[in-house]
Amino acid sequence: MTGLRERQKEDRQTSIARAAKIMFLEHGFEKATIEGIAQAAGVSGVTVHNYYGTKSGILLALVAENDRSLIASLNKELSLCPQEVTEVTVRFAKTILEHVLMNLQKVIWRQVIATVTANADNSISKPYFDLDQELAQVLVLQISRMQDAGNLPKSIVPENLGAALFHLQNARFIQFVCSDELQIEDVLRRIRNDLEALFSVQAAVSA
Amino acid sequence: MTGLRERQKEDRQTSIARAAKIMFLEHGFEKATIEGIAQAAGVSGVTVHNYYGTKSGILLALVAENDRSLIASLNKELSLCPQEVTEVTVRFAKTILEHVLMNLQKVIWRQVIATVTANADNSISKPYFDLDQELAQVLVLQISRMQDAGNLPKSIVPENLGAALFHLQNARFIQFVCSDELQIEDVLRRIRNDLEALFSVQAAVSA
DNA sequence: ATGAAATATTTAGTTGCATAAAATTTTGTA
DNA sequence: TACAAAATTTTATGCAACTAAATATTTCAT
Repeated sequence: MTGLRERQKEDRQTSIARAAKIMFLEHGFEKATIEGIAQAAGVSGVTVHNYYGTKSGILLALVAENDRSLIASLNKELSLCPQEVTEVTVRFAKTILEHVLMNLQKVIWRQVIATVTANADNSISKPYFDLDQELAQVLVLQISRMQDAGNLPKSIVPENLGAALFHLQNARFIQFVCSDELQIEDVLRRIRNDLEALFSVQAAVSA
Repeated sequence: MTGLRERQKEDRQTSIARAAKIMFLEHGFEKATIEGIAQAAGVSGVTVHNYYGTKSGILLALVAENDRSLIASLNKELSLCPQEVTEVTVRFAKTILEHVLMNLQKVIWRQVIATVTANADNSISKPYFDLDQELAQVLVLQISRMQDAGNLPKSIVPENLGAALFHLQNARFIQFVCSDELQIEDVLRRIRNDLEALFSVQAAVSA
């Protein structure tokens, strides 16, 4: 049953996605039209709707494709990472930020976040939230590793610290894509500052 | 020059805003139409456009109104707060979450965040980002106070810790409005967990 | 090759945001 | 009261997302 038809279906799907990406990058999400994408992909506008449902659907499909490679990059990058929380987190953030900019512009990512937020209760957003879960899990594993290596107290619940670090990173990520000026290094510096400040609070008890 | 006309202008403005709020709450942002809002407010659709520019513009105006009272609530709530970082942060988050739900539903807040994010480079979003700045500043002041009271090490830069705590809170806030199930208490518990985990990292160095 | 099933396109239409320009009403003043 | 200025409504229009139904095409199995 894996005949010619399915292959053509895939072909059409990818050519629509490719056309959409070009249109989004060239004209921005708002100004890009489904009809234009359809024309560039050599199909009709209705066909685009049949495949992706809505304009936002096309965008999220692009992101989903992008995501598959991210987890791999992350694990590779972190496998030979210094056993220190701040460095792990910064490396984690750096990988995500670079990966993100490699595929789409900030202004497009703003649309992604907007779409996912506005449709948080819709199944269209589920893959995005699932990815967040996976990303947090990457940090959790790193934390466990550091605990095993004796670089972090065993009293810490890895899930909790992983979630906290991920959310902090995510907040800085959103801030990054929302500002045209902010550079990756700026964000990393801020994350360092965040962590340094947070990790110093402990001393309060003994002061 | 503060004549009848200006008063009527204000009247119209508020009646549009009031009608919009009702429509948004009743039918949701997407399904509410400008024409419907206009009718409920007793003006024409074009007049609504004249006053607020876009549909999103109406929404953000509602939020801006809401914001004015938030800072006041916060300072009041925190003025007699225990001098402990976690409690201050939790109280901070609690005040914001309650204030937010008092005015609009989660599903509407999702639209707010989506609009602000999608239009981050547009001046329409500026008031929202300005508010974030102000909110972070509230935390910064609290931190300074705790430092002065000897409950936090002087080595901490208040701006850094304030920003970190605010971003963490903000990430949890977004998670809150994005999930219909999450309750305020759930969020506060998570924030506590976040902070407990983060504040325990310090011990790593001495381990 | 032919017919049945799946798929895509055409055609046509609805909706709603947004804008522009002309006509009308309202307001404040002389 | 009448006039001039300001604001609103009317009227008209464009645009693009989205949907529905009929038509045409492609594919696969017989």
